[in-house]
Amino acid sequence: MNVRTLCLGILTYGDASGYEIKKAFQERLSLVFDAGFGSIYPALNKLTEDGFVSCRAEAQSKRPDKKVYSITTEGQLKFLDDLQQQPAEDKFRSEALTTLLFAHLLQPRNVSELIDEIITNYEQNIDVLSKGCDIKRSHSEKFLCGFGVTVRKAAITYMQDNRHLVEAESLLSQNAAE
Amino acid sequence: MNVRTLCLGILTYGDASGYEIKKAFQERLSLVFDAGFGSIYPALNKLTEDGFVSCRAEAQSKRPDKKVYSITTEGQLKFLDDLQQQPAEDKFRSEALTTLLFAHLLQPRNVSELIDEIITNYEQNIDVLSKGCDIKRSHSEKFLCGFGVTVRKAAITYMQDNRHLVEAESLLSQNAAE
DNA sequence: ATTCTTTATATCGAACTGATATATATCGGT
DNA sequence: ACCGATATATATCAGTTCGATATAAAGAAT
Repeated sequence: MNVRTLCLGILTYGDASGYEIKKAFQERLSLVFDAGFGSIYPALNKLTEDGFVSCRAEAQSKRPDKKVYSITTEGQLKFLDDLQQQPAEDKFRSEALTTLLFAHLLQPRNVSELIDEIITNYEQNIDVLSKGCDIKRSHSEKFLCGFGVTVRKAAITYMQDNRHLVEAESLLSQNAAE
Repeated sequence: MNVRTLCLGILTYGDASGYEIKKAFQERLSLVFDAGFGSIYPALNKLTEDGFVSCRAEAQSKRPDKKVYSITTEGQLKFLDDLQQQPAEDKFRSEALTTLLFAHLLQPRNVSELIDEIITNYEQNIDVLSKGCDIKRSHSEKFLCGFGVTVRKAAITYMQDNRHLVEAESLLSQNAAE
Protein backbone atom coordinates (compact mmCIF):
# COMPACT_ATOMS: atom_id res chain seq x y z
CA MET A 1 0.00 0.00 0.00
CA ASN A 2 1.42 3.36 -0.98
CA VAL A 3 0.31 6.80 -2.13
CA ARG A 4 -0.55 5.46 -5.55
CA THR A 5 -2.93 2.92 -4.01
CA LEU A 6 -4.63 5.58 -1.98
CA CYS A 7 -4.99 8.00 -4.87
CA LEU A 8 -6.89 5.18 -6.55
CA GLY A 9 -8.94 4.70 -3.37
CA ILE A 10 -9.87 8.37 -3.24
CA LEU A 11 -10.82 8.29 -6.91
CA THR A 12 -13.24 5.42 -6.21
CA TYR A 13 -15.33 8.09 -4.46
CA GLY A 14 -15.36 10.17 -7.64
CA ASP A 15 -13.24 12.16 -10.06
CA ALA A 16 -10.88 14.64 -8.49
CA SER A 17 -7.96 16.97 -9.19
CA GLY A 18 -4.57 16.55 -7.61
CA TYR A 19 -5.36 19.37 -5.22
CA GLU A 20 -8.67 17.74 -4.23
CA ILE A 21 -6.93 14.42 -3.70
CA LYS A 22 -4.54 16.16 -1.31
CA LYS A 23 -7.51 17.58 0.54
CA ALA A 24 -9.10 14.12 0.73
CA PHE A 25 -5.88 12.79 2.22
CA GLN A 26 -6.01 15.55 4.79
CA GLU A 27 -9.67 15.24 5.66
CA ARG A 28 -10.14 11.51 5.58
CA LEU A 29 -6.80 9.78 5.73
CA SER A 30 -4.51 12.01 7.75
CA LEU A 31 -4.90 10.02 10.96
CA VAL A 32 -3.67 6.84 9.32
CA PHE A 33 -1.87 7.71 6.10
CA ASP A 34 -0.95 11.24 5.13
CA ALA A 35 0.67 12.36 1.90
CA GLY A 36 1.84 15.65 0.39
CA PHE A 37 1.93 17.14 -3.10
CA GLY A 38 5.49 15.95 -3.52
CA SER A 39 4.25 12.36 -3.59
CA ILE A 40 0.72 12.81 -4.91
CA TYR A 41 1.61 14.36 -8.26
CA PRO A 42 4.29 11.83 -9.17
CA ALA A 43 1.86 9.09 -8.11
CA LEU A 44 -0.86 10.46 -10.36
CA ASN A 45 1.56 10.72 -13.25
CA LYS A 46 2.65 7.12 -12.81
CA LEU A 47 -0.95 5.92 -12.47
CA THR A 48 -1.82 7.75 -15.67
CA GLU A 49 1.12 6.23 -17.56
CA ASP A 50 0.14 2.78 -16.32
CA GLY A 51 -3.48 3.19 -17.38
CA PHE A 52 -4.98 3.04 -13.89
CA VAL A 53 -6.36 6.58 -14.14
CA SER A 54 -7.24 8.90 -16.95
CA CYS A 55 -6.97 12.66 -16.91
CA ARG A 56 -8.80 15.57 -18.56
CA ALA A 57 -8.10 19.30 -18.29
CA GLU A 58 -10.82 21.67 -17.13
CA ALA A 59 -10.84 25.43 -17.35
CA GLN A 60 -12.37 27.35 -14.46
CA SER A 61 -13.45 30.92 -13.94
CA LYS A 62 -11.57 32.88 -11.28
CA ARG A 63 -9.53 29.84 -10.59
CA PRO A 64 -6.46 28.25 -12.12
CA ASP A 65 -7.25 25.50 -14.63
CA LYS A 66 -7.43 22.06 -13.18
CA LYS A 67 -6.65 18.53 -14.23
CA VAL A 68 -9.36 16.10 -13.21
CA TYR A 69 -8.41 12.47 -12.75
CA SER A 70 -10.76 9.48 -13.13
CA ILE A 71 -10.11 5.92 -12.13
CA THR A 72 -10.22 3.37 -14.95
CA THR A 73 -11.66 -0.13 -14.67
CA GLU A 74 -8.11 -1.41 -14.56
CA GLY A 75 -7.48 1.02 -11.74
CA GLN A 76 -10.50 -0.24 -9.82
CA LEU A 77 -9.21 -3.79 -10.07
CA LYS A 78 -5.74 -2.78 -9.00
CA PHE A 79 -7.06 -0.89 -6.01
CA LEU A 80 -9.17 -3.82 -4.84
CA ASP A 81 -6.22 -6.10 -5.27
CA ASP A 82 -3.88 -3.83 -3.33
CA LEU A 83 -6.54 -3.46 -0.63
CA GLN A 84 -6.50 -7.18 0.01
CA GLN A 85 -2.77 -7.49 0.39
CA GLN A 86 -1.42 -8.17 3.86
CA PRO A 87 -1.04 -4.75 5.49
CA ALA A 88 2.39 -3.74 6.75
CA GLU A 89 3.05 -3.17 10.44
CA ASP A 90 1.96 0.18 11.86
CA LYS A 91 4.66 2.84 11.97
CA PHE A 92 4.92 5.48 14.67
CA ARG A 93 7.49 8.19 15.11
CA SER A 94 7.56 10.77 17.89
CA GLU A 95 10.37 13.26 18.29
CA ALA A 96 8.86 14.48 21.55
CA LEU A 97 8.81 11.02 23.13
CA THR A 98 12.24 10.29 21.72
CA THR A 99 13.51 13.38 23.50
CA LEU A 100 12.17 11.98 26.77
CA LEU A 101 14.51 9.01 26.35
CA PHE A 102 17.35 11.41 26.90
CA ALA A 103 15.77 13.10 29.93
CA HIS A 104 18.94 12.50 31.90
CA LEU A 105 20.70 14.99 29.65
CA LEU A 106 18.12 17.72 30.08
CA GLN A 107 17.36 20.13 32.89
CA PRO A 108 14.50 18.89 35.10
CA ARG A 109 12.54 22.00 34.32
CA ASN A 110 12.87 21.36 30.61
CA VAL A 111 11.73 17.77 31.04
CA SER A 112 8.62 18.82 32.90
CA GLU A 113 7.87 21.51 30.36
CA LEU A 114 8.28 19.03 27.53
CA ILE A 115 5.88 16.60 29.17
CA ASP A 116 3.39 19.41 29.64
CA GLU A 117 3.75 20.34 25.99
CA ILE A 118 3.22 16.77 24.85
CA ILE A 119 0.07 16.51 26.93
CA THR A 120 -1.20 19.88 25.70
CA ASN A 121 -0.53 18.88 22.12
CA TYR A 122 -2.51 15.66 22.53
CA GLU A 123 -5.33 17.63 24.15
CA GLN A 124 -5.43 20.04 21.23
CA ASN A 125 -5.48 17.15 18.80
CA ILE A 126 -8.39 15.64 20.72
CA ASP A 127 -10.19 18.94 20.55
CA VAL A 128 -9.80 19.20 16.80
CA LEU A 129 -10.70 15.55 16.28
CA SER A 130 -13.74 15.69 18.53
CA LYS A 131 -15.10 18.65 16.62
CA GLY A 132 -14.80 16.71 13.40
CA CYS A 133 -15.94 13.22 14.37
CA ASP A 134 -19.63 13.97 14.30
CA ILE A 135 -19.58 15.44 10.83
CA LYS A 136 -17.68 12.54 9.31
CA ARG A 137 -19.63 11.03 6.47
CA SER A 138 -19.03 7.33 6.90
CA HIS A 139 -19.05 5.01 9.84
CA SER A 140 -15.52 3.92 9.17
CA GLU A 141 -14.38 7.54 9.26
CA LYS A 142 -16.20 8.08 12.55
CA PHE A 143 -14.61 4.89 13.78
CA LEU A 144 -11.10 6.09 13.02
CA CYS A 145 -11.81 9.50 14.46
CA GLY A 146 -12.94 7.86 17.69
CA PHE A 147 -9.87 5.69 17.59
CA GLY A 148 -7.64 8.75 17.36
CA VAL A 149 -9.39 10.37 20.33
CA THR A 150 -9.26 7.20 22.41
CA VAL A 151 -5.57 6.48 22.04
CA ARG A 152 -4.66 10.12 22.71
CA LYS A 153 -6.76 10.11 25.87
CA ALA A 154 -5.07 6.94 27.03
CA ALA A 155 -1.69 8.50 26.24
CA ILE A 156 -2.49 11.60 28.29
CA THR A 157 -3.64 9.60 31.28
CA TYR A 158 -0.58 7.41 31.11
CA MET A 159 1.73 10.39 30.91
CA GLN A 160 0.10 12.15 33.84
CA ASP A 161 0.30 9.01 35.95
CA ASN A 162 3.85 8.10 35.08
CA ARG A 163 5.62 11.37 34.37
CA HIS A 164 7.42 11.15 37.70
CA LEU A 165 9.54 8.29 36.33
CA VAL A 166 11.05 10.49 33.66
CA GLU A 167 11.21 13.59 35.84
CA ALA A 168 13.01 11.64 38.55
CA GLU A 169 15.58 10.46 36.07
CA SER A 170 16.37 14.00 35.08
CA LEU A 171 16.59 15.10 38.72
CA LEU A 172 18.81 12.20 39.67
CA SER A 173 21.28 12.76 36.92
CA GLN A 174 21.38 16.47 37.64
CA ASN A 175 22.17 15.70 41.27
CA ALA A 176 24.80 13.22 40.22
CA ALA A 177 26.41 15.88 38.07
CA GLU A 178 26.62 18.20 41.08
CA MET B 1 15.68 15.56 14.78
CA ASN B 2 16.78 12.85 12.38
CA VAL B 3 18.82 9.66 12.23
CA ARG B 4 22.04 11.65 12.52
CA THR B 5 20.86 13.22 15.77
CA LEU B 6 19.97 9.86 17.20
CA CYS B 7 23.23 8.23 16.20
CA LEU B 8 24.87 10.97 18.24
CA GLY B 9 22.44 10.27 21.08
CA ILE B 10 23.28 6.58 21.07
CA LEU B 11 26.98 7.39 21.05
CA THR B 12 26.53 9.50 24.20
CA TYR B 13 26.04 6.14 25.92
CA GLY B 14 29.39 4.97 24.63
CA ASP B 15 31.38 4.07 21.53
CA ALA B 16 29.66 1.74 19.10
CA SER B 17 29.88 0.24 15.64
CA GLY B 18 27.27 0.85 12.96
CA TYR B 19 25.81 -2.56 13.63
CA GLU B 20 25.60 -1.87 17.37
CA ILE B 21 23.96 1.46 16.70
CA LYS B 22 21.32 -0.34 14.64
CA LYS B 23 20.75 -2.71 17.54
CA ALA B 24 20.41 0.24 19.93
CA PHE B 25 17.79 1.73 17.63
CA GLN B 26 15.95 -1.57 17.72
CA GLU B 27 16.19 -2.17 21.44
CA ARG B 28 15.72 1.32 22.81
CA LEU B 29 14.23 3.54 20.15
CA SER B 30 12.07 1.34 17.95
CA LEU B 31 8.82 2.36 19.65
CA VAL B 32 9.36 6.01 18.88
CA PHE B 33 12.00 6.33 16.16
CA ASP B 34 13.27 3.37 14.15
CA ALA B 35 16.02 3.42 11.54
CA GLY B 36 17.68 0.88 9.27
CA PHE B 37 21.19 0.35 7.93
CA GLY B 38 20.26 2.27 4.79
CA SER B 39 20.03 5.47 6.81
CA ILE B 40 22.44 4.73 9.66
CA TYR B 41 25.57 4.26 7.58
CA PRO B 42 25.12 7.36 5.47
CA ALA B 43 24.34 9.27 8.68
CA LEU B 44 27.55 8.04 10.30
CA ASN B 45 29.54 8.97 7.23
CA LYS B 46 28.11 12.48 7.23
CA LEU B 47 28.68 12.87 10.98
CA THR B 48 32.28 11.79 10.51
CA GLU B 49 32.85 14.25 7.66
CA ASP B 50 31.36 17.03 9.73
CA GLY B 51 33.54 16.24 12.75
CA PHE B 52 30.74 15.23 15.08
CA VAL B 53 32.03 11.67 15.43
CA SER B 54 35.38 10.01 14.96
CA CYS B 55 35.97 6.47 13.78
CA ARG B 56 38.62 3.80 14.35
CA ALA B 57 38.85 0.32 12.85
CA GLU B 58 39.07 -2.73 15.09
CA ALA B 59 39.97 -6.25 14.11
CA GLN B 60 38.13 -9.12 15.77
CA SER B 61 38.63 -12.84 15.97
CA LYS B 62 35.93 -15.00 14.37
CA ARG B 63 34.09 -11.89 13.46
CA PRO B 64 34.33 -9.42 10.65
CA ASP B 65 36.37 -6.32 11.43
CA LYS B 66 34.42 -3.46 12.85
CA LYS B 67 34.49 0.30 12.73
CA VAL B 68 33.89 1.84 16.11
CA TYR B 69 32.47 5.35 16.25
CA SER B 70 33.00 7.84 19.08
CA ILE B 71 31.20 11.09 19.62
CA THR B 72 33.39 14.21 19.64
CA THR B 73 32.92 17.19 21.92
CA GLU B 74 31.49 19.03 18.98
CA GLY B 75 29.10 16.12 18.49
CA GLN B 76 28.01 16.29 22.13
CA LEU B 77 27.19 19.96 21.75
CA LYS B 78 25.32 19.37 18.52
CA PHE B 79 23.28 16.58 20.06
CA LEU B 80 22.30 18.67 23.05
CA ASP B 81 21.38 21.52 20.77
CA ASP B 82 19.27 19.29 18.52
CA LEU B 83 17.64 17.78 21.59
CA GLN B 84 16.35 21.15 22.67
CA GLN B 85 14.78 22.06 19.35
CA GLN B 86 11.01 22.09 19.14
CA PRO B 87 10.02 18.50 18.34
CA ALA B 88 7.97 17.87 15.20
CA GLU B 89 4.44 16.53 15.36
CA ASP B 90 4.07 12.78 15.90
CA LYS B 91 3.66 10.71 12.75
CA PHE B 92 1.52 7.59 12.56
CA ARG B 93 0.83 5.35 9.60
CA SER B 94 -1.31 2.26 9.59
CA GLU B 95 -2.10 0.32 6.44
CA ALA B 96 -4.44 -1.93 8.39
CA LEU B 97 -6.54 0.95 9.70
CA THR B 98 -6.41 2.62 6.30
CA THR B 99 -7.90 -0.52 4.82
CA LEU B 100 -10.79 -0.24 7.24
CA LEU B 101 -11.65 3.11 5.70
CA PHE B 102 -12.59 1.21 2.57
CA ALA B 103 -14.62 -1.43 4.40
CA HIS B 104 -17.54 -0.76 2.10
CA LEU B 105 -15.52 -2.24 -0.75
CA LEU B 106 -14.63 -5.44 1.10
CA GLN B 107 -16.58 -8.57 1.92
CA PRO B 108 -18.00 -8.43 5.45
CA ARG B 109 -16.10 -11.59 6.33
CA ASN B 110 -12.84 -10.00 5.24
CA VAL B 111 -13.57 -6.89 7.30
CA SER B 112 -14.18 -8.93 10.41
CA GLU B 113 -11.09 -11.00 9.82
CA LEU B 114 -9.01 -7.88 9.31
CA ILE B 115 -10.26 -6.42 12.58
CA ASP B 116 -9.42 -9.67 14.33
CA GLU B 117 -5.94 -9.58 12.85
CA ILE B 118 -5.39 -6.01 13.92
CA ILE B 119 -6.42 -6.85 17.47
CA THR B 120 -4.27 -9.98 17.49
CA ASN B 121 -1.32 -8.03 16.21
CA TYR B 122 -1.70 -5.42 18.95
CA GLU B 123 -1.98 -8.21 21.53
CA GLN B 124 1.21 -9.79 20.28
CA ASN B 125 2.97 -6.46 20.42
CA ILE B 126 1.78 -6.03 24.01
CA ASP B 127 3.10 -9.48 24.83
CA VAL B 128 6.53 -8.72 23.46
CA LEU B 129 6.61 -5.28 25.06
CA SER B 130 5.45 -6.54 28.44
CA LYS B 131 8.19 -9.12 28.50
CA GLY B 132 10.75 -6.44 27.86
CA CYS B 133 9.56 -3.55 30.05
CA ASP B 134 10.91 -4.92 33.27
CA ILE B 135 14.40 -5.44 31.98
CA LYS B 136 14.71 -1.96 30.54
CA ARG B 137 17.66 -0.19 32.01
CA SER B 138 16.40 3.34 32.49
CA HIS B 139 13.21 4.80 33.84
CA SER B 140 12.57 6.65 30.63
CA GLU B 141 12.82 3.41 28.68
CA LYS B 142 10.40 1.74 31.09
CA PHE B 143 8.18 4.75 30.72
CA LEU B 144 8.03 4.44 26.94
CA CYS B 145 7.54 0.73 27.13
CA GLY B 146 4.57 1.25 29.41
CA PHE B 147 3.32 3.91 27.05
CA GLY B 148 3.41 1.47 24.15
CA VAL B 149 1.48 -1.12 26.14
CA THR B 150 -1.10 1.40 27.33
CA VAL B 151 -1.99 2.86 23.97
CA ARG B 152 -2.23 -0.59 22.40
CA LYS B 153 -4.55 -1.77 25.16
CA ALA B 154 -6.73 1.28 24.64
CA ALA B 155 -6.73 0.61 20.92
CA ILE B 156 -7.83 -2.99 21.42
CA THR B 157 -10.65 -2.04 23.74
CA TYR B 158 -11.82 0.64 21.37
CA MET B 159 -11.78 -1.71 18.43
CA GLN B 160 -13.70 -4.41 20.26
CA ASP B 161 -16.32 -1.91 21.39
CA ASN B 162 -16.74 -0.18 18.08
CA ARG B 163 -16.01 -2.78 15.42
CA HIS B 164 -19.70 -3.08 14.67
CA LEU B 165 -19.61 0.39 13.03
CA VAL B 166 -17.17 -0.77 10.41
CA GLU B 167 -18.67 -4.22 10.05
CA ALA B 168 -22.13 -2.71 9.53
CA GLU B 169 -20.81 -0.49 6.79
CA SER B 170 -19.47 -3.47 4.93
CA LEU B 171 -22.74 -5.37 5.38
CA LEU B 172 -24.85 -2.44 4.27
CA SER B 173 -22.91 -1.83 1.12
CA GLN B 174 -22.94 -5.52 0.27
CA ASN B 175 -26.71 -5.55 0.67
CA ALA B 176 -26.99 -2.44 -1.43
CA ALA B 177 -24.98 -4.12 -4.16
CA GLU B 178 -27.44 -7.03 -4.17
C1' DA C 1 0.78 48.18 -0.20
C1' DT C 2 1.63 44.02 1.81
C1' DT C 3 0.56 39.69 3.65
C1' DC C 4 -2.29 35.80 4.15
C1' DT C 5 -5.47 32.41 2.37
C1' DT C 6 -7.42 29.67 -1.20
C1' DT C 7 -7.45 27.24 -5.44
C1' DA C 8 -4.40 25.06 -8.78
C1' DT C 9 -0.11 22.50 -10.88
C1' DA C 10 4.44 21.18 -10.30
C1' DT C 11 9.35 20.24 -8.81
C1' DC C 12 13.47 19.88 -5.97
C1' DG C 13 17.06 18.14 -2.67
C1' DA C 14 17.30 15.60 1.31
C1' DA C 15 16.04 11.74 3.97
C1' DC C 16 14.50 7.30 4.54
C1' DT C 17 12.94 2.36 3.38
C1' DG C 18 13.46 -2.26 2.34
C1' DA C 19 16.05 -5.11 -0.07
C1' DT C 20 20.29 -6.67 -1.31
C1' DA C 21 25.35 -7.67 -1.38
C1' DT C 22 29.58 -9.30 0.78
C1' DA C 23 32.15 -11.68 4.54
C1' DT C 24 32.70 -15.08 8.45
C1' DA C 25 31.06 -18.28 11.74
C1' DT C 26 27.81 -21.47 14.16
C1' DC C 27 23.80 -24.30 14.74
C1' DG C 28 19.97 -27.30 13.58
C1' DG C 29 17.45 -29.97 10.30
C1' DT C 30 17.23 -32.93 6.23
C1' DA D 1 27.13 -32.67 2.93
C1' DC D 2 24.04 -29.25 2.20
C1' DC D 3 20.75 -25.78 3.26
C1' DG D 4 18.50 -22.38 5.87
C1' DA D 5 18.51 -19.61 9.85
C1' DT D 6 20.94 -16.75 12.92
C1' DA D 7 24.54 -13.67 14.39
C1' DT D 8 28.16 -10.29 13.69
C1' DA D 9 29.94 -6.90 10.49
C1' DT D 10 30.05 -3.14 6.55
C1' DA D 11 27.90 -1.18 2.76
C1' DT D 12 24.86 0.28 -1.22
C1' DC D 13 20.91 0.67 -4.27
C1' DA D 14 16.42 2.09 -6.47
C1' DG D 15 12.27 3.65 -5.13
C1' DT D 16 9.37 6.46 -2.23
C1' DT D 17 8.27 10.22 0.49
C1' DC D 18 8.82 14.73 2.88
C1' DG D 19 8.91 19.49 3.34
C1' DA D 20 9.88 23.31 1.08
C1' DT D 21 9.52 25.93 -2.77
C1' DA D 22 7.92 27.89 -7.25
C1' DT D 23 4.36 29.73 -10.29
C1' DA D 24 -0.29 31.66 -11.18
C1' DA D 25 -4.65 34.12 -10.05
C1' DA D 26 -8.03 35.91 -6.98
C1' DG D 27 -9.96 37.63 -2.69
C1' DA D 28 -9.67 39.06 2.17
C1' DA D 29 -7.36 41.08 6.01
C1' DT D 30 -3.99 44.22 8.06
